[in-house]
Amino acid sequence: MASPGASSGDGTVGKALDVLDRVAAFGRPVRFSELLETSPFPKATLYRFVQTLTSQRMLTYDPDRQTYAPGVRLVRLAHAAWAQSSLAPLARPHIDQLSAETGETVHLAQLDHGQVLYVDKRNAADPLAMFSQTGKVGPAYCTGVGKVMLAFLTEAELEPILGQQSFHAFTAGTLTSKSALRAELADIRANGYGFDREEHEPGIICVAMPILDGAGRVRGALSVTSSTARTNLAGLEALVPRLKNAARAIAADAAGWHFPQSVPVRQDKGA
Amino acid sequence: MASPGASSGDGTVGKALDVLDRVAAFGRPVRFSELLETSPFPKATLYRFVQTLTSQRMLTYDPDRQTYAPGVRLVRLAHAAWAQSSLAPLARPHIDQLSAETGETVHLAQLDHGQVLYVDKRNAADPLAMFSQTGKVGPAYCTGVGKVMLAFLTEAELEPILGQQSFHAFTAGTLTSKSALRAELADIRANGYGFDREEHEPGIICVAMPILDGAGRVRGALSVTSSTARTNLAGLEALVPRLKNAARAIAADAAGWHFPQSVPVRQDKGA
DNA sequence: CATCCAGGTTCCATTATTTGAAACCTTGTT
DNA sequence: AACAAGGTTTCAAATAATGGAACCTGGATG
Repeated sequence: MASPGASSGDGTVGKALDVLDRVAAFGRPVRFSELLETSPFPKATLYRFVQTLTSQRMLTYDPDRQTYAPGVRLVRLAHAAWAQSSLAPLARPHIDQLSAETGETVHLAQLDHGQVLYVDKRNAADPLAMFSQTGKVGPAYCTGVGKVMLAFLTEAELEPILGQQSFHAFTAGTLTSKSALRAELADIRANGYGFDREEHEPGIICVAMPILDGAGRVRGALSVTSSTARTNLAGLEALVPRLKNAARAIAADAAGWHFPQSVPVRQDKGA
Repeated sequence: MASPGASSGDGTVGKALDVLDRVAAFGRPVRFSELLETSPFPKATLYRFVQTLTSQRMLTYDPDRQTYAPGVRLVRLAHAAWAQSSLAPLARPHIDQLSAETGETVHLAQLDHGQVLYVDKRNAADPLAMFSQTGKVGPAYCTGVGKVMLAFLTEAELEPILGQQSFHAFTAGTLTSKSALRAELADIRANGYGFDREEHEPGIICVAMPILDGAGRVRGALSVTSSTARTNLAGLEALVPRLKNAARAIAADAAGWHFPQSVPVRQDKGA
């Protein structure tokens, strides 16, 4: 149930960003009235937020249809976020290699707000498709990357996140309770890696490996995805050594390269 | 001179977003004190903004280095923005085709805050490379896509944007004054398309075509980029018919497809 | 070892902004 | 012509933002 009302918090800014999230969650341009129905804010208040966000280009307004949608300013900011605080730029060569070696789809994910956020993807077959995937979110409790990241959190980090999971049964194999998930997480912790056994989508399986920093903290996760038509869990398990290498290499790169000095922010390559 | 101090405006939310922009503009993790130096806000105020933004995951804080960077929540929001309010998803097939036909790099750009924002890119040679490019911004006055978009703005829209241009001379060919640019824009308006004659980078040339909606309003621009080593302006001009077709097709698709009804926002494909 | 210092964090009375119920437009409908 | 629905504006009360100054804290300095 794509949780609509969630947190707010931090004063005016928090509320405004909450509105932004709500608009984004619609997945399509929204009318003011639709937003009003699903928001906890009174008409006038919501109206002002939407005005402010639009004037800030965080939302765009289509005067014809009278609808709001997330604005392109976000794309610009996201580029900076992706380049600076995601593992994607650093991980890129390793992911390329992994994808080439395995001939399968490789995902790089991070945890955001208790959900899986895909920050990069390499598809051996169809090398295009990108932003279209990057930025997507998915459930943590029933994906390979999600589970391995949860498995290596501290109890203090884990508990609130478990509370947020919907435990919707996407397939027959989906783990649908906190306790079942906890047991699975213990297994993963013991092995060092985990699987998705058609828990999110029938026929889709994967092996996933956490990316841990020197202190053992979760930075992200890597997975190789395939289908039951092409292979099985044992086949995927054979890829574990390669995955482990890649994860370690990414972690090492991330630890070492703590940004050079101040590169003068020059825009490049025009057209 | 990557203009640091720009607009603010709209109350608290505007100021907070201004801070966000400043962090993003650094292009690397920033210390609080660095931010303080370049911000118009007093210490305590800036401090609270940064706290709020961090708690909202619009910024991430690295406790080791004591630095802030744009947060991954932006990546998530940007996905929605890109999918909904950019031309990219619709334009994708046309861009693919154009790239395949010409064997050259194709850019899709939109205007954001007086700058060129690249929302998609197709590189015939190196089919990867994506988010790494998508979201990048560039100057409007010395790029093909920038100039064709400016050319079809109304005077009321154009004037303030011209005021924002830095007119930095990237190359010998760069137009470095408002009047020179205005003359060029008139030419472009007359032809219906424009060139980048090594104005931004030596050896790099392109043809660009605006994407105009039914009312003649600028929605974005398309360009085919090459190098003087491979071709010349005449060679690029030969591609104009194809470009025009693509631009028209994109505009038509954009006009027609005004989003279906409410698609239930289900997350997909796990891993 | 005491001192200083820069960078970071917290306080709190003052001030400005946000709030939201209600009134009011405006456009399309019966 | 009267009515509605959706959108916009008003304004006094309530709330949150402001920022100068005091205060930590860990690392350099004499």
